[in-house]
Amino acid sequence: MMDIFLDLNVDPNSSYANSTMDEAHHSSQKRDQFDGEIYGVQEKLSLSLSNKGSDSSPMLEQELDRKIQENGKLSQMLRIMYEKYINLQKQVMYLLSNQKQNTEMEGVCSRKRKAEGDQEDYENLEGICSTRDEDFNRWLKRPRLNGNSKVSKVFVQKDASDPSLVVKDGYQWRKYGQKVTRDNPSPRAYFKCSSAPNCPVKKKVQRSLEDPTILVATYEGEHSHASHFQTELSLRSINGGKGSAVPVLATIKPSCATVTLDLIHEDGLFKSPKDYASSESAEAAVWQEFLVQQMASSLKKDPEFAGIVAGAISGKVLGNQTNRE
DNA sequence: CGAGTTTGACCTGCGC
DNA sequence: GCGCAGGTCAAACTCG
Ligand SMILES: [Zn+2]
Repeated sequence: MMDIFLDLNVDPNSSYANSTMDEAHHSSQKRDQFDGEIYGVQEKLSLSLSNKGSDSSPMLEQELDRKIQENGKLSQMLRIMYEKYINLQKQVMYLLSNQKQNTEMEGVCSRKRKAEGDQEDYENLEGICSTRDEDFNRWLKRPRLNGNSKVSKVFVQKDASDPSLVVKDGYQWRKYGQKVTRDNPSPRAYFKCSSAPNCPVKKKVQRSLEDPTILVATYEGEHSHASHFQTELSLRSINGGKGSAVPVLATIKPSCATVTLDLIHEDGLFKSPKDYASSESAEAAVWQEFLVQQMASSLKKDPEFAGIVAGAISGKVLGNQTNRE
C-alpha cells in the first residue's frame, strides 16, 4: 500500500501555505528559492525565444549556447528536486517505522466507517509533503484500511469543469455504480477492472472536498494481469527508450509553481521512488530519467510552453530558409 | 448488436 | 430493531 502525492511547491494561494507560514518558515524559504529558480528559467526562456525574428547566424549560435546553458540549469534543477525527494522519502520511511511500532502498541482502529471518516479528515494532508513534524505525524497516524488488502490512493489533477470521473491509469474500467456521499457534494463513482475477465481490482473515484480540481482514486486489490503500460515499458526497453513517454500522471502549473506528480507503477499501484532509489544507483538513474520524462510530458501539455517552442522552432526554420536564399 | 454507462433498488454493516 | 450511509446489482439506456 502506497500513498504518494508529491507537492514539491505548495500553491502560494493554498490555505495550508498561508496558515503555516511561521512554523513552516524553513521549508517555505527553500520553496521560495526553488520557485524563484523556476520563474527565473521561465523568464529566460521567453526572453531568449522572443528575438526569434533575427536571422543572423551569430545570433542563432548565441541563442543556441544560451539554450544549452538553460538546458543544463534545468537538468540541475531536476537533480536538486530528485535529491530533495529522496531526502523526503528517507524521512517518510524513518517516521513510518516509528509509527509502525506505535500502532502495534495501540491496536488497530476497529470501526470501519469511523476509520473512513477520519481518513477523509486527513485527506488534504495527504497531498502535502510537509516538513512540519506535527502535520507529518498526523499524516502518518491517519487510520489505514485493512493492511492485508492492497489499497492505494491516487491523486489526479483534473480540470474542475470536466465532470467526468475518469482516471487514465493504463487499465480498462467498467463503471458499476455512482453514489452521492454524505460529506462530499460531488458523487463517488465505482469501477471494476475490465482489462481481464477475472481481475478483482476495484476503484472508487471522487473529487477531493478540499480541491475540486483533484480526483481521488482509491484502488483495491491486485491486478491479475499486466496493463498496456507494462507492455509499453517493455517495448521501450527493447527500442532503447525510443517508445512513447511513460504514461504517468504528472501536472506542472507554472502559474502557481505547483508540481504534482502521481507516480503510478505499471501494475496500477503506486511505486515509491524509494523503490527505485534504494536498490541500485542505476535504478536511481532510471528514476531520474523517469522524472525528466514526466517534466517533459507536462511541459508538452502546457499550451503556453508549446506555443513558445513552436514559435522558436518556426523561427529557426524560417531563419535557416532565409539564410539559404 | 455488443460493450459500457446510468440510475433506482437492494444489500450490508454500523450506531443508537 | 430501526435508520442511515456506503457499496453493489441489474434493467434500461446510449453509443459506436
Ligand atoms: Zn485488472
